[in-house]
Formats: sequence, C-alpha cells, structure tokens
Amino acid sequence: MKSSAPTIRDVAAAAQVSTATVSKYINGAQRFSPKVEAALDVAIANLGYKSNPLAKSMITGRTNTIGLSVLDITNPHFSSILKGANRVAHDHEFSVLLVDTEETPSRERRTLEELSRRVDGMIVFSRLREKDMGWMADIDKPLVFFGSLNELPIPTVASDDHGGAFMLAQHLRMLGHKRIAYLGFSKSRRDEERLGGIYECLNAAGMELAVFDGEAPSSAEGERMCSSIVLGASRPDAVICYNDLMALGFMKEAANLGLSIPRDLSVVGFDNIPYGKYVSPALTTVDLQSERMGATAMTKLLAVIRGEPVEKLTKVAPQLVLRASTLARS
Amino acid sequence: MKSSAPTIRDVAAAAQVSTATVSKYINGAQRFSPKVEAALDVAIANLGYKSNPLAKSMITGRTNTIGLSVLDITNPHFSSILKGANRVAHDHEFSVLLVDTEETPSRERRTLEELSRRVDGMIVFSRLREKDMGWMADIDKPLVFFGSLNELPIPTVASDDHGGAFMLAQHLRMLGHKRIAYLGFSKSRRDEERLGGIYECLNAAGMELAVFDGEAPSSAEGERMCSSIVLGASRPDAVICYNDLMALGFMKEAANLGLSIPRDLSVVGFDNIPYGKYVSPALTTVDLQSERMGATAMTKLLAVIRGEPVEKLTKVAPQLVLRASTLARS
DNA sequence: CTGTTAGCGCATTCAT
DNA sequence: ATGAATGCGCTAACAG
Repeated sequence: MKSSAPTIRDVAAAAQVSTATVSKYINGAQRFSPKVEAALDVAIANLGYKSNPLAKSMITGRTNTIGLSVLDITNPHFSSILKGANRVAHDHEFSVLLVDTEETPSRERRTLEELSRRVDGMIVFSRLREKDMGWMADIDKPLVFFGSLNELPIPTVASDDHGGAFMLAQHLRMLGHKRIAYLGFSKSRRDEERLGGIYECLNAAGMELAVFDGEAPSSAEGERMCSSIVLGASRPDAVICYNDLMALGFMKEAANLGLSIPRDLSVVGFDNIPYGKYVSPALTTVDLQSERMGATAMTKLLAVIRGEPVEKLTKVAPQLVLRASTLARS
Repeated sequence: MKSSAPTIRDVAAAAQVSTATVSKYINGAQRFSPKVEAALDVAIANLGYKSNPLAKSMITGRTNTIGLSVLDITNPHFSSILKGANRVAHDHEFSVLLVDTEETPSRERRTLEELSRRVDGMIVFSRLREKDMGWMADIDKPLVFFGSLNELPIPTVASDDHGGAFMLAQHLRMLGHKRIAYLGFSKSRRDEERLGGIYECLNAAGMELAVFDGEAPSSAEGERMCSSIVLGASRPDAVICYNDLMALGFMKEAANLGLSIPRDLSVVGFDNIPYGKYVSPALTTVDLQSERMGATAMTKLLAVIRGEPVEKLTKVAPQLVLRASTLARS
C-alpha cells in the first residue's frame, strides 16, 4: 500500500506500459490498442489514480484558472458580474480565482502581478485611472478590463455609462423636472462618464445640474449625503445617484426626513440591482447588465487565451428600467 | 535578452552562486554573507525575477489557495460569507478559489474532488444531506463545513438556526399573533432546523403552524408563493420566511394583493441581508452573521492547515433584528 | 502504436 | 556558509 497518491508511474507499472503512454491516454491525445487501453483503465481504477494538476500546469503553463478582480464582492453589481463570468468559465472547464480589492487601489498592483502567475488570464475591475495603469499592459497574461481605455492596448468590456446617464437625464427632463441633482462618486472612473451624459442632456436644454460627491458607492453613504442635498436652500426635484446602492440609502433617509418620493422628489440610480425592485417606491434605474458583462468579459478572455482575434472594445447597451421612484411634475 | 521569464538558474548565474543558495535566500530559509546577499539582490532586481508559484507548489505541495464552495454567489448571504472568508485569507496571504454550485448538488462531488487537488483546503456550503456526503470526509484535504454534522468527522461552523427560529417565533407569539405560517425551503438542510425551532416555541404555546414549501430560496419564489398563502381560507397573521430574499418577494406581492404589512400581516425572515433595511416596512429578521461565519470558517480552516487542534463545531450566535415588518396584534 | 529521453522551475538532502 | 546532485509528477519531442 502506497502512502502517497499514485502517480503516472504507478499506473504505468501496473499496466505494463510506459509513462508516456499513460500520459497520452489520460489526456486523450492518442488512441491505443484495446488491450493497452483496457489495462490502463483497470490500473487507473484500481489505484484510484488522479492526475496532479499542479505538475501538469507547471509543464503546460496552463492552469485552467481565471483571475477576477472586483472592487467589492458584496455589491450586487459585482456579484452579478462574478455570476456571469463564473458560469462561462465553468462551461469551459475553467475555475475562477477571486480577488476583492475592497476599494483599495494601493494594493492592486502587487496583488494582480502575483495573481497573474497563477492564472491563464485575468478580468479586472479597477478604480485606477488609465495613466496609473501602464503596468497592467506589461503583465504577460491575457487580460480583459471593465470600462473603456483610450491608450492602453488591453481589450475591454464596457457599459455605455454616458448613454445610460443621458437616458436617465432625458427621462427626468421629459417628466418635467427643473432642478436636477447628481449624487456622484468621483473616485470612480465611471463617474465622469455618467456626469458627462447628464450634462450633455441638460446643457442642450439649458438646465443646471447640482453636483454632490460621495465618499463611497454605498447605501450608507447615500443615507449620509441625503440631508445636505434635500435640506439645502434650493431642494432639487430629482436626484440621480451614482448607483442603486446610494439611491437606496438616499431614499430611506429622505423618507426619514419627511419627504415623499416621488411626490416631493424623484430618485434614480444605476445598475439595476435586484433590490431596487423591492423598495417603495421601486427604484427607476439603468440596467447596466452586470451579469451579461461578466459573461461577455469571460467569453472574450477565453477567446484571447485561445489566440483568437477579439475586438478591442465590447460595448454592452444599457437599458432604462422605469419604476415608481420617478413621477412627472405638473 | 531571454525570451521567457527568468528562473532561479538565471539568478544563480548572474549572482555567481548556486541555485540552492538562491532558493534558500528568497525563501528566507537561511542567511548568507553580505556580499552574496548583495549580489543576489542585484541579480534579482536586474532580471526582474519572480518565483514561479506553480513550480514551488508542485514541490512543496502547498498552493496558498483555499477553495470556497457556495450555493449562489448573488445571494447576499453568500457574498457576505465570501467577504469575510476572503478578508481572513488575504490577511494570511491566501487566495480564494470560488465555486458557485448554483443549487445543483449533482455536480458537487466531482467539482469538489477536482478542486481539492488545487487548493490547501476547502470551505463548503452544500445542500447535500449528511448521508450523501460521506465522500467528503475521504477527500485528503483540510475541510470546514457550514452547518452541523452528526457523524462525519469534519469540523464545522454553524449558525444556531434552531435558536434563531425560536427567537423569531417567540417574538411573534409575544406580539400576540395567533395564526403563524412558515414559508420554507425543504431542499435546504437548514430548513428543518428552522422549522424545529419554530415548532418548539409554538407547541409549547399550543399553537398551530401552517407550513408552505418553496422551490427556491429566492425573492421570485417568495412572490410566487405569496398568493397561495395570503388568499387561502384562513389567512395567517404572521409569516416566517425561510430567508430574507423570500421575505422581500413575499412582501412585495402581498402589497400588490392589497395587504398592508404589518397591519394585516407581520413578515419576518432570516439572514439580515443589507436590503431588508431599505424596504418599507423594513424587515424584521434574524442576523445569522454571514460575514463573521465566513471569517470564522476561514480562520478555522487555516488553523487546521497549520496542524493546530480545532473544535469540531463552532457555533455563531444569531441575533434578532427588530424592524417595522412586525406589529403587535390587539 | 509504444517507449526512451529529457526536462519544466524549484526545494531539499547531503556534502564541503 | 555554500554548492552538487536529486527528484517532485508530468508532458513533449523523437525514436522505433
């Protein structure tokens, strides 16, 4: 009785063949004579042989693992991305090694550089500005990035944040809102895109925008910022939040402060997380197709790994989801 | 200029030492004369040498990676568990390889057996019954399981579902509810524990319990089941849902059906997901301490890996979170 | 079809 | 304090 796990050599000995034969057989790289294959089957079954993936990876250089780096896995936007990415990976016999950077850009570089040695490719969501990301292009592994990139030669998957924001602003404008505010999160690279979309719409109509900046893209921050927005000298009649999480917190606190949404104030967000549907009033938002983005990114990355050509930028179209948190002004 | 990544041999050559010296130095296994160490530092910096983790893992047998298997990563309960587990892992320089079984027990075995070869240990959340889990104990890797186990010699981390359920039932009883219903999810191993806790409380008070069984632990299923519960011949005055997700769906549909919560009906759930706080009325629930459970499980697993003795069962105490979805009956 | 040989990059005796 | 030699488990030519 061997103490440690059986190796390819044990199988070879038991089946009276060479290790090369065993290797080729278990990898389906080649067919053999019936008697050899039968002997192999028996030996493998008897010994309970399982290929050692580490040894295999070392030699082939492939780990069948994809690294996925997100900013906060408890944010439903990211869990959905992970869901989509994981599903595609699983369908192709790949595993996902998760990295949660917890909104801490400082450690991203070291983490990802280390990660890159253990995976066949990476999908990255980052708070870094493009100019601080040069090292990413130097990582010698296929990479797909979430968000658009101007210079860096890295394939990306991006939602149309500008367009989505435009839709939201347009929707509010058509509903007759006059004083629109934006509760943003300037640390995010997407914040300016959203801001740009809103401005494009409002400027065309000669409308102003009151801009507030949050410290975190969270519901707690939405709550915290609420009073300074709605209790100011000129209360907005609509607030666009950086994301649904902030919108949820904002709405709750607004209600606390005695405001009725959407009567006193319309509120909208981004992402279409599943929970915007269960609050009252239900949250109008822009569906950024998180799960699909995750799946798309993984599909794209696997293509890169296979050496297939891919588009530099894949855009995923957002979709306005109309719910009760917006109401026409008289 | 070398084409592929520098190896320990390149460093050895550049620093005029042996590979053994390099290996010992980079692993801090031994100190060397100042000139040697200096030469090594220079060579490593010049070449940009990085240790190949795969080769290292193959030889040491350690990957510094932990496998975490959950049922559905988009369920906030599980993202929180992942959050906690990941944080502890990260603090100890471990990575997390995620498996999302998507509520499909059939593929669990193969997935986990494969996973076990790539990691130093695993943390598993499973829908399998203990009698179908024997193979888990045979996996030759440290393992921590979520939920309690009677026979299997696997260390576990469990919430006190029975106790939590008792608290919920007791709370409703003290509020004066007379007709309590349970919207469960019998596929889960925790369902019977929760049911048991409820029964223990209600039986002592001579009260009945109307039991309904959902097909999935999701908000959509909560919505779907709602009408058959509240539009029956005898409408309950309180509903305990298997988890917060179901409760959220249930509450929404109940409102659709014209019922006012908590006036017509109290509703409670399990988990204390962050979103129960933002619905109206806010959801009374039992906080199962998801994030802490994840952290606890990871801490425990790392202890097992280090060869330290651990308790077989670690219980995490639940906590009732009182919110507006429950109201005293007159 | 099947076997021989030669490493992959590294850690680990066991010498010196 | 340092190095030579060995092998982890496997795949990849190349030979026959």
